[in-house]
Amino acid sequence: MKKSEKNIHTDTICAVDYAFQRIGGKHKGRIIYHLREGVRRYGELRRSMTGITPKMLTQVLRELEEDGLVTRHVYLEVPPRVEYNLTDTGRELLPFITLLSQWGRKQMGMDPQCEPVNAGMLLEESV
Amino acid sequence: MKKSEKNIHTDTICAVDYAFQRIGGKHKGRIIYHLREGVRRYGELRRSMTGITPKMLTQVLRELEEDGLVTRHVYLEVPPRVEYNLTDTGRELLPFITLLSQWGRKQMGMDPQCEPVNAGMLLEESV
DNA sequence: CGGTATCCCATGTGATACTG
DNA sequence: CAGTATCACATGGGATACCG
Repeated sequence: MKKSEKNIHTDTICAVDYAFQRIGGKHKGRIIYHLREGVRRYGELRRSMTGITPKMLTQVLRELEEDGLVTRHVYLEVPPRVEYNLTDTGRELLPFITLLSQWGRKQMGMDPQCEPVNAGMLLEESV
Repeated sequence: MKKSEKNIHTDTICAVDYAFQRIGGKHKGRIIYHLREGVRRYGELRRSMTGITPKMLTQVLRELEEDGLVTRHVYLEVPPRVEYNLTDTGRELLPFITLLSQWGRKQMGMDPQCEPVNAGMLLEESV
């Protein structure tokens, strides 16, 4: 029950609270969402996500990796290639991210019906 | 496209990002969750939520109210009574909070089957 | 009972420039 | 290509005390 631990979510009691500690923060949800269809390279993520600096992108990806939600695969090639993907645990979050996304889209006055998972046109641009 | 606006989520493009701006933060999800069964008084919330100061509780409740997710009803009595509840929009978030809660409980090694909505024993204490 | 006021610190996030 | 390094700052959040 020591409170003075790091910020690692050990002694949390509430499941909602606990979950928010793992997917909270400004970018985590969005990154998970962008990995919904599978493997993405670092540069792909960077290009598809507006408003995030390389530093933050790297930092958050490392946090997600350390937290067991995302995998990082480095290919020893030139030029370097690094691929990110969701772990099974991370993937379990997709239904909920999808719900959230639909809610958000509805609130924004967009069409909530357009399914995030296989919809392309709108999503590639603005999500 | 002005970036220098307040922290009001006007110019967001990503629905996930947008949604996180409305339910992000350390306590918002938990508060919404605690209002899942309906009206709660300020003191009830305060007592049932560990690890949150009155200042933060008030502050977050006001944010949620301003944001149209929670209603605040003041009764002009002595002693004073203030009741909080979810708006329809706020209530639409419950399925997603529930999913999140189940995921969290599973991750914590607890029984994810215990349904948050009508389960009593475990929840009253530890959620 | 249901809050406010004040002060303060940690951390999260950003801008910019540079590298193996 | 896929990051790091460094600096700087805003804001989120906590402790404590007090109020109508």
